[in-house]
Amino acid sequence: MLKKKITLKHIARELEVSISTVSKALKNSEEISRETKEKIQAFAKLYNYKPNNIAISLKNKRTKNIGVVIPDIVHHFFTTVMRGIEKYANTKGYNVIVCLSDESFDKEVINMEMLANGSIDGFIMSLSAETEKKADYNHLREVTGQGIPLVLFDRVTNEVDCDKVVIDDQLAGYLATKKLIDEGRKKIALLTTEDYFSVSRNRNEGYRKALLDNGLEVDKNYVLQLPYMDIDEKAVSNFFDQVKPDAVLSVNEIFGIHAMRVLQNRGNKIPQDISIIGFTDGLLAKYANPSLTSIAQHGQQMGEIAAEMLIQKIESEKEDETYQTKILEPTLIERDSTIN
Amino acid sequence: MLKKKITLKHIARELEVSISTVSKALKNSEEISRETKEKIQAFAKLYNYKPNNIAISLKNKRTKNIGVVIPDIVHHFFTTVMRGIEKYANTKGYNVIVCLSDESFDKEVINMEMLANGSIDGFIMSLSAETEKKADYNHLREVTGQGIPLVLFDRVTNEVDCDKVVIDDQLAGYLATKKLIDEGRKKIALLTTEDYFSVSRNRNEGYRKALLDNGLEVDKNYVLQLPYMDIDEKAVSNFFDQVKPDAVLSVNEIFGIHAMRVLQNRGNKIPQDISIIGFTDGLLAKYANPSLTSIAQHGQQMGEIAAEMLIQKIESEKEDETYQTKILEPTLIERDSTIN
DNA sequence: ACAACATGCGAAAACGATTTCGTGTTAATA
DNA sequence: TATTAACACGAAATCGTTTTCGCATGTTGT
Repeated sequence: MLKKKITLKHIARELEVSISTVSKALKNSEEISRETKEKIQAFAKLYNYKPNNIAISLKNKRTKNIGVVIPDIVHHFFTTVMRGIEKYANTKGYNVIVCLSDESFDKEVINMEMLANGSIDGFIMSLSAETEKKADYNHLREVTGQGIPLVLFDRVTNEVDCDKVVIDDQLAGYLATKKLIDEGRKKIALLTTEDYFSVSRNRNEGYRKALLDNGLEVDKNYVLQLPYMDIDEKAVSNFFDQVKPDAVLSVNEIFGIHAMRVLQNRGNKIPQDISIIGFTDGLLAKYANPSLTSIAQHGQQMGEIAAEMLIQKIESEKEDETYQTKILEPTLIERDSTIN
Repeated sequence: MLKKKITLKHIARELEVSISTVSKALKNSEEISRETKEKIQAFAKLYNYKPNNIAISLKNKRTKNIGVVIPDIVHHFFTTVMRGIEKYANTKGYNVIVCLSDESFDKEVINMEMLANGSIDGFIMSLSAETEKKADYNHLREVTGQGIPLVLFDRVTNEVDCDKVVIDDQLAGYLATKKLIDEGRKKIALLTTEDYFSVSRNRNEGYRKALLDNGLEVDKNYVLQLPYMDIDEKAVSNFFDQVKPDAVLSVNEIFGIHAMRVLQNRGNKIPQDISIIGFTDGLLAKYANPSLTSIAQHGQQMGEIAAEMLIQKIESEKEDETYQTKILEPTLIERDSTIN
């Protein structure tokens, strides 16, 4: 019952013509006579001939694949970006190869090297935590140096020349903080990650700026740095033993949810006593109780734009040595953890 | 500054040897003299030679890519499966191409046809809603008929001969229901999807069975069918106007969370008045308030097993016409929406 | 009737690698 | 000295396409 794939050679042999003739006939070339074309096309349809992608890739030096390297996939923001990438890529006939760096520098390097040997036409990626920490970007330069287009999103670096898509994280931090200030909050705590994340740094900066612009002082005691991905309930608890903010800004969703839980357990009413704003507008924020006011990062749109920039670079013949950075506007989604 | 990829031909020309010699030298063939090998290897290292994956794929008729076709990626369960697949695949040197069917039959078909033309060595997939509804599996048979290995997970069908990985959904439904019964609950409501989802059917069946086994009657009025992906707050609300259960079993996470919200808003205490159990142990369940007792589906493990089964089929030389279905044991994660 | 041209098709190179087989040189053996 | 074996390497086929070029035919024009 095994119907193995048929090739041009098979058709040629069967119909007693040359491979070239078959190839041309299937492309409806003017060079081939009407009847020969009809005969060949009928035969091809009958046996469900489909050209072999690999052979075409080798010939064209184009795979129609794009490589996506992200730190994690079980993460709402990255999955929305993935969806955006896949969606756009699909409309352009590209397939998406995903590799997970798992926040590891080495895996990131290995995955990129693997894919760079002809498997893909371009990369879309977001830096792993370790890479941001080490600030070692030679593997990216390696790839761009070979003429492979690269688009960075979200976790980017300006030490590599390539296209980028980000949201304006500083503005986002600013907006969120401003919202809290406008509510009348005076003592706004910041829950953030360690410093080497570019996005956190920018969000923190927006927070600082908003405070200063509005005559509030920046008190280091009101800033809690937590290790990424390692939500330490105790640290959060200790923090709220020591400071009594009337609002909390969290640079991600999960810290915000945690803070809310801790504060609620201590008898604080959200948002009456304390307002909370988080980042990454995911399911948690939407379904928390109360629902969490958040900064939306527009992941899907970011993915679509990244894919669009990449595919355009891939398909533009000329070696375009100019790179652009698209900056998306963050949006504040007001819910029930702040006062309207 | 463009360092284009170097090929065997380049090395051969440069060192004035034949391509065959270069190829053999780089594989450390005994056939080539020590000094020639050293010269070639040194040169290759210097210019960072890496073989072209596409060329090797064409030659070997092996791409070392596996195609994953899933309905959605912004969905906790599927992302955990993806992670499992990627993890295992990576250890075996395979890359993962993801395609999203978006719950659409047509997209599923198109994506599979695309990939089946040489781009991948095998498929891992979960059926789209539309495919389950239409019960049309010819595209799957098409693929298996060409000798391409296929592993179905979670949303499977027994109308296609291939390997499968599922959790025992009926047992899961049974376990969850039993837990509620053991708590002393008598009127257990079931929130489920439309009938064509194989997983929902099985879970419902487990629910029925548990009730009957324990001398409780199955009352259709206590079963609410909601359209998938379209959480109709009003329907849920109406439902609880009409029946007053003392426990709720939901076949997914989101319906469970919704039910909890609706019930809480009506002044019901969870779990004192009403216990709730959901499926798909995701973030929502973990961070809900109270946290939601759930059936864990072990997505990552499912992905790893699927990948393992697939790669084994791919790499086993002999055409193995026997297929197996691995059934994972569901686990009840007890949290605060039920009574311990 | 002969050049000029159009028509329809095939041979062969190319993409980048692997692998089988053959061959020329040297060294060892009878 | 003649035969053989070991050694080191190259030619060529192959994977499945695409594409350029060349070559027979047959047709047209003068």
